[in-house]
Amino acid sequence: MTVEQSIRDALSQLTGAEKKAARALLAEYPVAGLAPVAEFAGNAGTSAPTVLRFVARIGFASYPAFQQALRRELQESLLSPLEKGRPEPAERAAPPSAIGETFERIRDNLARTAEELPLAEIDEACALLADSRSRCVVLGGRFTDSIAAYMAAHLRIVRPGVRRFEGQVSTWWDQILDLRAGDVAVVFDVRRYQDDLLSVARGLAGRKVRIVLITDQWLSPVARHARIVLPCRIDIDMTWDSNAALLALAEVIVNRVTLESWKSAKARIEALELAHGIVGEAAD
Amino acid sequence: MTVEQSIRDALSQLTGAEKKAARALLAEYPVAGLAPVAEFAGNAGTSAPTVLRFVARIGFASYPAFQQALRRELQESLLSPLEKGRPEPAERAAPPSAIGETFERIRDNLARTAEELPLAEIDEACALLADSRSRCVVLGGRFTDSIAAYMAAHLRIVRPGVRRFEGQVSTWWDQILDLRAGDVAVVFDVRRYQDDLLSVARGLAGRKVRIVLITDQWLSPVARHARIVLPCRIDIDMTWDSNAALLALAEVIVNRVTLESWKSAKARIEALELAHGIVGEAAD
DNA sequence: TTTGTTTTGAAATCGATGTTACGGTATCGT
DNA sequence: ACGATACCGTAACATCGATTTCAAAACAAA
Repeated sequence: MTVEQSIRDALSQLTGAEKKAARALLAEYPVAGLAPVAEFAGNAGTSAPTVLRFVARIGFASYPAFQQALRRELQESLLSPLEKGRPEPAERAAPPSAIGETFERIRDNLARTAEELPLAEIDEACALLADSRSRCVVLGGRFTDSIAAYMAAHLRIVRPGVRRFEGQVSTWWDQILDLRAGDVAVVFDVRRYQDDLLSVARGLAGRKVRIVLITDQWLSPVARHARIVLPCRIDIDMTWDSNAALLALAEVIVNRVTLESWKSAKARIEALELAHGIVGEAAD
Repeated sequence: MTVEQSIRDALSQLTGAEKKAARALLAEYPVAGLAPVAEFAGNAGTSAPTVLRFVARIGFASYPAFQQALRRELQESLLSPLEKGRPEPAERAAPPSAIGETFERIRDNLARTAEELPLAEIDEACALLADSRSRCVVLGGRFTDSIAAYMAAHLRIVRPGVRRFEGQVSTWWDQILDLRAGDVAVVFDVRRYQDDLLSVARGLAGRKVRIVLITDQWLSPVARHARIVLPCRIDIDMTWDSNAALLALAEVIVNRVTLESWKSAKARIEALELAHGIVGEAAD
C-alpha cells in the first residue's frame, strides 16, 4: 500500500483542515511532504498541528517517519523509470458506484463519438474556421448555449471576427444582417431541438452563411441547412443528457484551428496574455 | 545549472571525505540529499560536518537551502514532462489522426479524473446542493464561466434559489450580501487562476458560505477557502487545456442531485416543460 | 623522524523543528 | 436559540538536527 493510496482511502474520514493537508500533498506528491512541517502547513493553508494530526491519522508514528516513507517510495519509483506514475487501474479497488458508472458512460460516449465522427468533415470545418477572412458566429440552444460560449471564448482569441449570438433571439436577426456570404456559423443543437434555432439557421442559410452543426446522433433539423454536420453521442440513460462529447469536439476543433492558423493565433494569444493574463499568475 | 551538474563540476576540487558524500548523493540522486545530515553522512560513510562542508563547497548557504533546491528540482522534473511551458505547436508532430489522438487524451483525462476523485467528497457536495433550503450560486473564471453557466442552467431546473454570478465582477459583491451562512457556492477555477475569483471566494468564505471548488489537479488557491475540493485532469499537451472533465463532473453532480431531490425536482421539471419545452418537439 | 599544513570527526552549541497542551470557535443536535 | 461536541490554531515546550569549535589524525615536505 503506497502512501498515496492510504491518503485516498482515509480522505473521507479526515476533518476539514486535515483534508486541506491531504489535498496539498496529493497536488504536489510527494515533494510537498518532504518539506518541514511548517512549510507544508503553510502551503496547505493550515497549521502545523493539523498536518501532524493528519500524518498520525494515516498511520505514521511521527513526521520524520512519514518523510522517511516518502523518500523510500520515491527512491523505488525512481529506480524503475518505466513506472511513470500511473498505477494499474486494476489494483485500485473502485467500488462500483453510481458516480463511477456515470463517468464510464460519458467516456463511452466520447469513444463512440470519436469513432463515428467523419474526420473529413472535421477537417473541412476546421479549414473554414481557420480562414480569418470570413467572419464567424457561434450559437447554441438552451443548454448547449454554454458550450457555444466556451468555444467562442477560445476562438475569439485565436482569430478575429468571432461573434456569439446570445440573449434575446430577436436581436440575432439584426446581427445576421452583418454577415456576408461565405461567413461561418457554428451551431450547437441537441434533442429537444429548438425551433428558434432552426429558423435562425434558415435565415443564415439564406444569406449563404456556411453552417457547421454540432448535434446529437439523431441530428437536429438544422442539419438540412448545414454545410457540415458533426453528430455526437449524448445519451447516458439518466435524467439529463451529457454534452461532454460536444465540448470535447469543440475543444478538438479549437486546438486544430489554433494549429492551422498558428501564425496569427500566436500573435493574438500573446497580445491578450499581456493585456489580460498576467494577473492570474501571482495567485498562490 | 542543476545541483547535479554543480557537483560534477566541483568534484575534482573536493577533498577525500567530501567526495564520498558527493558519490553517495549521485548514487541515489536526489533522495539521499533529502535525508537529515546525520543519515546522509552515515550513508556516505563519513561524518556530518564533512557533508556540511561539501554542501557549502557546491555553493549553498546552508543544508536546508540545499534541500530546498533539491525539492524544487524534483518537483519540476516530476511535473509530467509535458507541463514545462507550452511548446510551440509547430515543433509538435501532428501526424495523421491528430484528432483521434486528442480525443484519446481527453478520454484519458476523464478516466483519471474518475479514478482520482474522492467519492465521499462528491457525495457531500451533492448533499449540500440537494438541500433546497440553502441558496446556491455558481461561478467560474475566464473559460470555465461557460461551464458554470451550463451547470447553473440545469441546477436551476432541479431546485430553487440558484443564482449565477456573471458579467462585471464588481456586481458580484452586491450579490454576496444576499447570501447567508450555510448557503452554497460552486466555484470553477483552473490554471491561470484568476485572483478576482480568489478574492470573491474569500468574501464568500467570510460570510460562511460553503464553497464547492471544481479545479484542476494543481488546485486553485481558492482551495484554501473551500469546504470541498474536486480536482480534475485538464492537461492534454496542446495549446489549450481541456475542461471536458469539469463538464462531465458537473453533469454527474447535476444528475445525482436530481435523483436525490427527485420529489421536488420532478415537479419543477414538469412545470417548466409545460411553460417552455414542448415548442421544440415539433420541429423537423 | 620532525615540522607545518590540511583534513577530519567528536563533542559542544545553538537554532530550528516537531510535538503537545490548551483555550477559543465553529458546528451540530436538541 | 442554546448547550454539547468536535475541531482548529496559538503558544509554550522539548527534542532533534544543523552548525561551529577544536583537537587529533593524516599527510607532505624537509
